Amino acid sequence: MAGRPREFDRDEALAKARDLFWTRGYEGVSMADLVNAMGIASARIYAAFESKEALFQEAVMLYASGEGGFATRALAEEPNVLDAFERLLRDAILLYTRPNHPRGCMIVMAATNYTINSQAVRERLGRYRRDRAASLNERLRKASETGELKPDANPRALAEFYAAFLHGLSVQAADGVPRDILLSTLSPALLPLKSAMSANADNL
Amino acid sequence: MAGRPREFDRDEALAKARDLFWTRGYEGVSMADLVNAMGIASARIYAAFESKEALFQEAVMLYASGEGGFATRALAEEPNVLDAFERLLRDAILLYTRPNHPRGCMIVMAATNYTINSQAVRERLGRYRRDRAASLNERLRKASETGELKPDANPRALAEFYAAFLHGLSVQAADGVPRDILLSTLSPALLPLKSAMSANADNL
DNA sequence: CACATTATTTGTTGATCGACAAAGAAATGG
DNA sequence: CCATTTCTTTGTCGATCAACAAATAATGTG
Repeated sequence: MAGRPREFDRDEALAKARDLFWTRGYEGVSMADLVNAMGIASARIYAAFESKEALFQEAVMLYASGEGGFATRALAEEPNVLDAFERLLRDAILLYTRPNHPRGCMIVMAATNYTINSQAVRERLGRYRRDRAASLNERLRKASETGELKPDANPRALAEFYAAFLHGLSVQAADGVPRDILLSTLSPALLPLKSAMSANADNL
Repeated sequence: MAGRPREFDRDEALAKARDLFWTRGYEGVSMADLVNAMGIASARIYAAFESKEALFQEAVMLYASGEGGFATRALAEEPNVLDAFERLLRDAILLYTRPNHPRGCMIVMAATNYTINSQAVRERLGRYRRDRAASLNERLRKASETGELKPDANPRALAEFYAAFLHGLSVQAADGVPRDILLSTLSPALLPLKSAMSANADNL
């Protein structure tokens, strides 16, 4: 084992690659992008990481064992279930919205591949999703005004909660979760709204 | 206004394109793929739809005004908030898991772009997400066994509910929803678990 | 019929994709 | 010092990308 030592920091380069994949996904990142971000020629990348796919795989593992491991940690370290889930969700939100970092979960986001030249498409889709969330919000706001909801209910939080759940359903479905399983989530999912509603006659 | 009449059915071709975009996203579908699926040469596609991006845009609109409009319809047609949201979520699940159709929401999925040659990457990411859902499931199952949860609680449904919500948080964050808004969803989100827990001493 | 108009077919464009081969440069061990 | 080893640079490979130009074919209208 002799030979010339490597001139660049492998871990540092890997972290750069991870952030790039995090924001633009696997296919959304080209070798040229990696060369730019990592600051080393493509042949060096191949020498150090074997292939683009292996590099991606390693970047995912870096994420999963680092910031992405919040779920594992919360579930393992909190003895109380409720504490565990509260911490898990809170940590998720804090990670997904960390300033000056890629937003969202890398494992979920790495499936959303966007090159720079399709940014317009990406943004339009985001607007669509935001519009849908807004319509949920509008309906709940109205329900709050008309007294369908309790006075202390938080319609905006409810709306954002249901928007998130709705979008998550899509991810779950795409991952192959069967219909009846997803249907069984309806009952817990509707609880927050139910408990925010006034105890008027129109409840079953 | 004379000229040779078009030989293919524009609406039919558009629907084919929609399904393709639905499953593989914008960049995940190449012009060659479109040529294959729509059965017409690329120059004809450009003549009829102007560009790939315009075609995609039209396909999204077709989706949004058709099956994708379930949310708008539920919110508009159901006078009771709870009925509206129950129908909305149920319709979403039914659509996202329709047999012999692309799974998931087109607007969410169209952001997940995958060419055929990166299928391995896509599947591995899906496995990661499924693993995370499984760990939630495991924790709740254990909580059910140890009596942390009520005997009639449905741990599996709860787990899938939280997995969906967690993944949805990522989509919301990526779409730019601010941190404090997402944090405000924690309180409604934890309600289903809270109400599934036994009224033992270890609660707050 | 002729002519204008539109559709279709065929072929190509320049750019970019991931992936590497070959050769030179630099550091180590003997 | 020399030989070996590893890294690094440069250039290029065939494939594929989105997009269109040019030519041909088929329809309508006057």
